[in-house]
Amino acid sequence: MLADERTLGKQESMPELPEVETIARGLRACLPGRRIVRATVTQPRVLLTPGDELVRAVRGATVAAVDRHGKHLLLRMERRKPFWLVVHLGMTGQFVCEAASQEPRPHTHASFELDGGDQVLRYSDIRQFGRLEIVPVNGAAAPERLARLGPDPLEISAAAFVARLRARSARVKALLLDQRFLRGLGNIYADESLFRAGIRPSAASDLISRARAAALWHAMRSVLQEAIARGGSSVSDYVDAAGRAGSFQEMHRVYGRAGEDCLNCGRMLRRSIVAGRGTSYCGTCQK
DNA sequence: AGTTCCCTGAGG
DNA sequence: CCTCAGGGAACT
Repeated sequence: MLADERTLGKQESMPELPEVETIARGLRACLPGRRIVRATVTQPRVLLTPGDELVRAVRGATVAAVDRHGKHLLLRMERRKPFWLVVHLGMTGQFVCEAASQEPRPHTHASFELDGGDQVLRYSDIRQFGRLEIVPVNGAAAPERLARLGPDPLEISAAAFVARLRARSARVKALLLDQRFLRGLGNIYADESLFRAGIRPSAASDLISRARAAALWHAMRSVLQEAIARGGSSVSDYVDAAGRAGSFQEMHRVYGRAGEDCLNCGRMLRRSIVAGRGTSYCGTCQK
């Protein structure tokens, strides 16, 4: 082991777009049409809605649909007055649909018992950075609070992405992490996209050529699509709605690999801090 | 645009 | 024992 390696520090990840998309797909297999017969909250810290209000709202409601908005899960609930159960998984949040007989995992903060009595939806979160919230449906496609978020990275056109990127002067990674710029990217997929595009995380976004910005758009899409196909990245705590780990961490080329050799050129990958977040990149392959 | 804080487990 | 990581909100 190199002397440097010990001081490089560890990196931990949160559920980003591919992980939340995988969870949403899993929940679609078990939730729509099911009614919640009882809800329990044991850690109010993870709630943006008062606990008694949330418990009262979901009791008797039926899950009509499961959507993803950036890193948020939206459970559209049907009742006299329809509402969304909005979930952000923070760093270590897990939203798992499992047999009621299954022992709840440690740090389970909320449980939603489904009709039939055999299945339960459980929210667990070691670090308690995640949040659950009840929002009335108002006719819009998503809750108002989420309307300030930027476009979805898989929906924005190349031309719009290039224009948006070059209109700003921040370091490009800071922009990719800014949920008002794009919704859904986090540390893993920002670093992986920049490596694939050959762009340094600290590059000034307005100085990136149109061609290289378009390459970043392509890289970002392919990384996200491949990650979804592999069920997301399980670096520390992430599991899908059925409790299964993803496998895209095996395909990471820079994230969590600072101090190791670049898979492209063989030089040692560097670590820096951008936008307050640990950043891994290749000083040779990324300019 | 950078800093601080929330929280826990891992590692020194 | 102490320090640190991280997303996002709140602050400067």
